Parts: sequence; C-alpha cells; structure tokens
Amino acid sequence: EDYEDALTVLKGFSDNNFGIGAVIRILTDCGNNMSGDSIDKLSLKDDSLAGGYPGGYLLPHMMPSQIPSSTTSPHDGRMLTMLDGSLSFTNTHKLKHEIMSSGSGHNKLCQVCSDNASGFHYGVWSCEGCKAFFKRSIQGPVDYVCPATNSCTIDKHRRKSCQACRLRKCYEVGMNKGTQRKERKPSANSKLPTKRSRADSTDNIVNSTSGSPNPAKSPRRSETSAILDALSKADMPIVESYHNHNMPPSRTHLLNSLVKLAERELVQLINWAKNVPGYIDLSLSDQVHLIECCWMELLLLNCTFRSMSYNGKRLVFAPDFVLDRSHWEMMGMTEIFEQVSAVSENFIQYQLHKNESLLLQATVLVNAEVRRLTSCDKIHRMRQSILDAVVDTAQKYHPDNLRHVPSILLMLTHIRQAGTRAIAYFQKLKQEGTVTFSDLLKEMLDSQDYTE
DNA sequence: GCTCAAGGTCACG
DNA sequence: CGTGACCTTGAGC
Repeated sequence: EDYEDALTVLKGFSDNNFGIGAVIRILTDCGNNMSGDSIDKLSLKDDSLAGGYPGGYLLPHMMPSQIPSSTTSPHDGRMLTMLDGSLSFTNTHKLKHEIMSSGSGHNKLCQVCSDNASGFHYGVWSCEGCKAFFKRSIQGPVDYVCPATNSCTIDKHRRKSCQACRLRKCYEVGMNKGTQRKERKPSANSKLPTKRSRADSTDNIVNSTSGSPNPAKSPRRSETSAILDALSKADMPIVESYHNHNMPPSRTHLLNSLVKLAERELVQLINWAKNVPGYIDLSLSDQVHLIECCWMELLLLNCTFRSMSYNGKRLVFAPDFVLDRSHWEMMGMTEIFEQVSAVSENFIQYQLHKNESLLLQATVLVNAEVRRLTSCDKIHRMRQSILDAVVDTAQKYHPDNLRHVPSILLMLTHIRQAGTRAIAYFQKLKQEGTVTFSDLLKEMLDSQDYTE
C-alpha cells in the first residue's frame, strides 16, 4: 500500500500546475540575508499542492501521519518567499519547487534497514532497532555467521533474518563506536550547518592514539570536520525500487522500475543538496542549474558506492533492485553500466572510505558547472573547501598514497561520461513513450537540451 | 533549561 | 534470548 500511496503523492504533485512563474519561496536560517517572514501563506498553498502536507515529495515510507509537525534539522528555519523573475536558465518549475520545499526536515530513513530513523546514532541516521542491535554487537563479543552468501538484503522486514549481514551493513554505512561526545568546537565563526562536532571527537580519538597531545586543530581541519559532519548527517537515505520480481524481467519492466526509482532518488538528491554546506546560500538559479547539470552523475555515483560489495559484478540500484549484466543488456544500457561498475571496482581497489564517498558526492555537485554563474565566488569557495576536505580526509585514511586523491577524482570523469550517456538514453526513452516519466524527470531531461 | 545521542531497561515474541 | 520502544543520563550549548 505504501507504493500506492507514494504514487498518489507523486501524481497529486504532477497533476497540479502550481504557481508557475509566480511565487518562489526559500530558505532557511543558515546565512541567508533575505529578510521577510511575510508570505508564509503562499508557501502553505504550495505545500497543499504537493500532496497535502509539508515537505512536497516524500518517501513512500513517510505517510502524512508520520511527518513531524516541526523539525529540528539545521536547515529548517523560517520559510521566506520571493518573487521569481527571470532567474531560471530553463523552464524548471518542478525542480525549483523541490529545492524550495522544506524537505530537509527530519524525515530521515535508517541507513541500515530503511525504516524510519529515530536519530543520528553511532555516526549514521538509524532506527531504534538498528541502534540497539549495533549497541549490543559492540558491547560483547559476537560471532554472527551468515547462513547464505554474506549478501542478504537488510530492510525493515528482513533485518532480523541475518545478524551477520545486518552488522556488516551497519559497518558499511559507517556506524562506528568512536563517536562519544567529547569537547565542542569554539563555534563562533562557523556558518556551516552543524550542531555537534562529531567528526571532531573522532579526530581526537585518532590523534590521541597516534600520540598527538593537542586536540586543537587548524581552522581548515575544523572546516573539514564540519563539512563531513554536515554531509554524513545529510547522507541520502536508501530508496527502494518496489520492483515486482514476480513478473518476468523484460526491457520495459526493468526500465519502468529504473525510471520510477530515479524519480524518487532525485527528490532525495535535491533534499541532500540543500544540506551540502554553502548550497542554500547560492542564488536560486544556481541551485537549480547545479542540480540540472549533475543529477544523473550523482545517481550513478551513489550506485557505484552501493555496489562496492558486489565487486563490479552487479549494480545495486536499490536494496531490492540489484541487477547483473544480463539485465543491463536487456535494458540496452550495458556500456553505461559497465562504466559505472568499473568505477565501483576501482573504488574497492582504492579502499575508498565512507567519508571520501560523501565528499565525492559534494565534489560532483560543486563541480557541475565551471562557467560563470551568479554565485560564482560562492561556488568557487565551496569547491575549495570541499577539495581541502578531500585532501585532508585522504591524508587521514591513506597517508602513504600520494596518488590517492588524483585517482579518485579521475573516477569522476568516467561518471560524468556515463551520466551524459544515461541522459541521452533516457531522452530517447522519453521519446519512445514506452516508459512514463514524471513531470519533474521530464523537466530534468528537457533542461539538458538547453545546457548542452 | 533545552536538545540529542549513548546506554539502560524490560515486555514481548 | 534477541529485539526494539521507551527511559535515564549527561555533554554541549
């Protein structure tokens, strides 16, 4: 029924022609200098169009009754509004609406099992169950053994069926014990959307074991910590495909599931971007443009991370949608997916750390466009900060490999190429008409015509 | 005094 | 006996 509800939400959204070229609202209390707490009524109107509750698109698991009436996310603040003149490069009403809707609330899912997260536990968003499970696992010696092949699906319903795979998944998504609260940062100048400096405390643990007595760090190191903190809190939730495995696989069936999945992931992606430090301070047109340029790359990049446990043999589009070469061929996307899986294999070789994958996502976003945009300086500064963080993080986890940073950055060139190919393929599909695309996805595909 | 994450508790299957 | 909803504690602000 969740899936049905989700479709209703999506349909309700796409059926409405809300405020085209009219009212745009934004933003949060994070460094935004617009004043004006005035036009909240208009934002309510938009919310009602997006399925009848705040947040616009929501995950299928998040039904209206589950939406917290108020949220505590650092990005949730007073909603402001402003008029939309000729900001957009393209005709991107849906995308703007997504960017401006207050979807960055605490509607997080457990990164282990996709159940609703109760909070940020052991370094990741997780539910009470997975939190308690991990707690027990780290408290005493455990000897879980997977009865199958160490690749069990861990979701809300199946998480109890294999402790070994559940614990493996916990570690894979970045759970760790070294996150006790310790001291805090000197706060003052930080404009970054971070409340707690979890990364700092882990850094200090590392420092203390390596004999460094002084917990004080350079401003750059604390900025790296703050960026990683923000990115790990914002990490995109796992989105399920709801692919019907009872039907025999066919090109149309597989592509339909893939496109539907991409649509839902895209919404998560937009909410994620809003939590990348500095993004919401950009002009709206630049926010829109960056997403337009890199959404497909980011979807594919995330797929490479999820697929790392399959050694390039399969691609994990969703926990319930893991496809092998025969599927790629059936879909006519072999070349694209071979490229993606090859990148995934390379990341395994490079022993890419979870924190590095978070930074690579942010790198793709801020590197989406090099031409001058309205917030050119801001984007430039974001890019510098994120690259500094990439270098610092690589230094921490791969101190002996000087080629590590250039190697992982080179992988992004392949992701960009795969992204371009995938966009072209989706455009072809759209013209074919056998697969239905949501308005938002159509808009994203159309925007490519302008930007090419 | 408030928030929030770590860790404790205990009914439940 | 493992699970997970709920509770207590305490650090950080």
